[in-house]
Amino acid sequence: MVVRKKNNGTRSLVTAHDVAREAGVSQSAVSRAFTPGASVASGTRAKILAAAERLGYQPNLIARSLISGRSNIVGIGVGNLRNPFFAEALELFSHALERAGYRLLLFPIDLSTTLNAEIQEVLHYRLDALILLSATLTSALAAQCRRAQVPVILFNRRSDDPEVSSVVGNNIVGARTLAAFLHAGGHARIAIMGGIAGSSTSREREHGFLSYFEEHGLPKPIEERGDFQHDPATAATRRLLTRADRPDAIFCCNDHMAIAALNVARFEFGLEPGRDISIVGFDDVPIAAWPAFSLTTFAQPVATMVDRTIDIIRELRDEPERITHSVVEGTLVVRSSARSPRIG
Amino acid sequence: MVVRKKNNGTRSLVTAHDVAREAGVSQSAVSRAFTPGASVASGTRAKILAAAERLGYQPNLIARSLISGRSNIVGIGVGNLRNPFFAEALELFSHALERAGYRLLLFPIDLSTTLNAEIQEVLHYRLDALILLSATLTSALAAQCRRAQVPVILFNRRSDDPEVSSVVGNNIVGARTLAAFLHAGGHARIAIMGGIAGSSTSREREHGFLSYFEEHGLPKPIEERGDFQHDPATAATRRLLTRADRPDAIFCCNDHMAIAALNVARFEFGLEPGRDISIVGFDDVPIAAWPAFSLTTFAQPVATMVDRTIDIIRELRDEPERITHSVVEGTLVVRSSARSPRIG
DNA sequence: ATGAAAGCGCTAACAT
DNA sequence: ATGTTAGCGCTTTCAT
Repeated sequence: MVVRKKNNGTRSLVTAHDVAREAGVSQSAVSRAFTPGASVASGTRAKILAAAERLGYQPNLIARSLISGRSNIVGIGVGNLRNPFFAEALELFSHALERAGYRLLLFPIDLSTTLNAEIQEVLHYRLDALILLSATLTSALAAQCRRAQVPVILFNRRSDDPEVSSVVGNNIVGARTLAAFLHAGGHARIAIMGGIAGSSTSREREHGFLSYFEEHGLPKPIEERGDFQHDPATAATRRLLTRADRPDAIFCCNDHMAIAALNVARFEFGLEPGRDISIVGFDDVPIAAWPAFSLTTFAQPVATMVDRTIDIIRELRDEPERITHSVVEGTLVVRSSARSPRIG
Repeated sequence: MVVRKKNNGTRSLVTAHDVAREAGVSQSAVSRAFTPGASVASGTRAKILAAAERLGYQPNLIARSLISGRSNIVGIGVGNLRNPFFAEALELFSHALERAGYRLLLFPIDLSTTLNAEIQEVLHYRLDALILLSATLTSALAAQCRRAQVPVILFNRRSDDPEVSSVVGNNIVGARTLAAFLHAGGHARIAIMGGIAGSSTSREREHGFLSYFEEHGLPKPIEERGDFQHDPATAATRRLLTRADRPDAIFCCNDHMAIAALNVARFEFGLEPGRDISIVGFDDVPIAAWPAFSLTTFAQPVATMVDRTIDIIRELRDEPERITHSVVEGTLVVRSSARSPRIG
C-alpha cells in the first residue's frame, strides 16, 4: 500500500519510518541507506532498498533540505525569453544545472517593476545560488540577498555593487571590433542603437563603440535606443531610416534588435542589408546565421559563459563568501548584413 | 544582528524563535503573525512585525512546506526552448504562475532519453502539479506520478493514459482547415512534414490533414518527417524539394519546422514562397508574422492554453484526483507564404 | 488572544 | 554497523 491517511485528513506518502518497520530496522538505517557513502552493511542496505521499493518510498527532499540547510536549488531570474539569447542561455542552464545535480527555480523578471518583490519571495527557499539573467541589481537588493545568505551571480550583466559575482562577455572589445569593422568598411554615417540605458551591458557596448570613433577623431555616431527589445528596436530603426542624414550603417547592441532592424530596412524601406545599408549586432544568436538574416555580429560564447557560472556555483559550496568576476572573450562573425572592408 | 553561528558550524538565519524572544511573545504567535487570517491582536502583530523587521526575519518556506505538505511549487518540464512556441509558453507560464502564487521548478526534458530519471528526481519536492510541455508520458510514468501524488498536466500533448489531464489545441480541426485551404488554393502535389512520430500532437495533425484528402478522394500527400526541430526539418525540406515530383505545397506540423522549410525553399532552391511554392505551419509563433516569413498558419492561442492549465492547477487544490481534458480552439491566419484560393 | 507542546520527515551526533 | 536521541523551523491542535 502506498498511501495512508493521516489524522488531519491530508494525504501522506510513505516515510522512512514505514520503510524501517517493513525492513525491520531503525529509521536512521533507512536514512543511511539513501545517503551515498554512509556506513551500512550491504545486506542491510539491500533489505532496506527492497522494502522501499515494495512500499514505493522516496526520500522527501524538502525535509532533507530543512535539515541540511542546503536546498540543491538554484534560482534563476529571466526577463524576456523572446530574446533568443536568453532562451538559449536558459536551455543551456537547465541542462548544465541538471548535470551538476541542481534543481532550477525559475522566476520571471518584470523589467518594469523593481525586481524587489519577486526576489524577496524566492530568497526564502534557501537557494544555493541565484542567477540573474538580464537584470540589474541595485546595491540595496544585493545587500538583501547577502542577508538571506543567497549568493547572487549576474549573467551578462554587472552590478553597481562590486560584491556581486558576475559573468559577462567582453563588451568593450566586441563593440570596438565592430566599430573598427564598420569604419574599415568605408561607412560615412554610422548609428548605434543602444539597449536598456541602465544596464552595464548596454553601457559597455555603447561606450566601447563610441570610444573607438572618438579616439580616431571620427564623427560621433548617431544615437538611438531600442531597449534590447523587438518593438522598440523596430520603432528606433524607423526613426533612423527616415532621417534626412540617413545612416549607412547601424550597430545594434544585441542581435535581437539587429534582426528587428534588418526586417524594417528590407521590408519597409526596401534597403538590402549589406549593399544599401550595413547592420551589425552582438551575441550571435542561432537565428543570426539563417540566410534570411545572415547577420554580421560579435559572438558571445554562451555555452562557455554558462559553464563559468556553474563553476562559480560549485566553488560557492566551499567558499560561500567568494566573489568572482568572469569576463569571457568573443569573436567577430562576418556574414553578409554589412559591407565588409575591401581587401588590399 | 542577522546571522548567528549554530553549533554544527553551518550558518543559520533568524528564526521565528529569535523574533519571539525579541518581541517578548511565544514562537507560535510569530507564526500566526505571518499567517493571513490567523487570530492575533493587531497590537501583538505589529509588535512582532516590527521585531521581525529589526532582525531581518522572513519565514523559511522549506519548513513551511514540510509541515503543510504543499510546496506551492509547480514543476515544469520543457524540451526545446529554441522552438519559439515553447519559449513563449514558458514565458507566459512563468508570469501566470507567479501571479497565481506558485513557484516554478524547471527541468529539461531530454527528448532522446526516457524522461524517467528527470521526473523521478523532481517528484520528491511535493510539487503541487507537474506541467509537461512537449513530452509524451507513458502510462508507467503516469502511474509513478500518481504514486508520488503529483498531478500531471500535459500541455500541447495527450497521454496514452486517460488518467492524465491535458490541455491541447484542436489539432484535427486545424490540420483539416489547412488541408482545405491548400486544396482550395489549387495545389496539385501536396506534402506533409510530420513532427515526432510518437507524439499525439503530430499524430493528430497528420491524421487530420490526411483524412481530409482521403475523404475527398484526393491523392495522398507525400509524407516526410522533421521531428518538430530545425535541423531535421531543414533536411526533410531538402529531400522534398529535390524530388522529381517536387511538391507545390508543404504543410509543416509546426511553425518551427515551417520556418526552416521557408529558409530552404527561398535561399537554397530560389523558390519564392506563396508564388513558386506554398508553405504553411501550425502554432502562429511570434516570428511567423515577420515580413521575412509571413507564414500562413493555424494559430494556437497559447495564452488561453496557459490560462486553462492554471485553472486546472487551481481546481486541483480542492480536488486532487480530478482529471480534466481541455481542447482550445484556434484560427486560420492567412499571410503570404502560401497561394490563397481565388475568390469567386 | 495567546502559549505550550506535539509533530512534519528527515539528518547527524552520540551511544552501543 | 546499527539504534537512540535530539533537533532543523515551522504549523497546528489544545489548553488557558
